[in-house]
Amino acid sequence: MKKNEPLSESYYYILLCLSKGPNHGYGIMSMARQLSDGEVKIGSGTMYGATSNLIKKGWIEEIFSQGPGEERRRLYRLTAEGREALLGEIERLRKMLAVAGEVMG
Amino acid sequence: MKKNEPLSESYYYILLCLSKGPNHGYGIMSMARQLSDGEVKIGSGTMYGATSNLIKKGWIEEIFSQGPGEERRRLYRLTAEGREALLGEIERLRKMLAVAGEVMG
DNA sequence: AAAAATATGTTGACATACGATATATATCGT
DNA sequence: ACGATATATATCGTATGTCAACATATTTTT
Repeated sequence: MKKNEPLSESYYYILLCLSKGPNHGYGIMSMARQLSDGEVKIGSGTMYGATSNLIKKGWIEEIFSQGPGEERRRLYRLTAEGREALLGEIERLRKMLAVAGEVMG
Repeated sequence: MKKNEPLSESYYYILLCLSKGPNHGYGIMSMARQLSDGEVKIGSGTMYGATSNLIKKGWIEEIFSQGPGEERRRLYRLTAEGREALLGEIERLRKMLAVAGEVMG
């Protein structure tokens, strides 16, 4: 088991959105908002900082082969490591809730 | 419903520890470590920054009436607002897991 | 008597998450 | 044709959380 460094809410939703399939920055922002019923609004500053960060980590990667008319968009795909990290984070959240269950009623 | 600003892992565990009853800084550090099976280690720098921060927010408060021999320890208690914040955070975590359930299998 | 555990605190450095701001194109309704 | 809105990407500054390291003092254990 590796130590699961906590993910921020934004990062969590970004990875989660990409787990469905490749997507681009703006698409992820919209999807995260939709998935969370409008509660999670990822700003562009967060988004584009996060992508470069997640690429550095090897959790997502850019896809370059795109059809015509798609040049404006930069597509990202979740890597295997990224999926692992996401699963680890889900596990961490489960644990946090489990502990809350123990401590509180 | 208020907007639940995400809590950091450390803050979450601090509030959770205090939900059992008043405790002091060092006690919270030990308890968090124990509750998380040694995974969450809150350093003193984090701890004492967090307490002053949480007091400012009104989520915890210091208790001064202590028995003899307890002068060395500074006891903190969860306030009603703090409990609400903790419950809100738990709700937020639940939602994050629920969304993951929807999106992934 | 020495060592380890208990207990609180400060400081400095670092990473980074986020909001605000900027830019540019595309689409849609009127 | 025009304005508004949606699409899409990107930078910059700020605030903050966190850790490591240092500092101090008491209590308990060996």
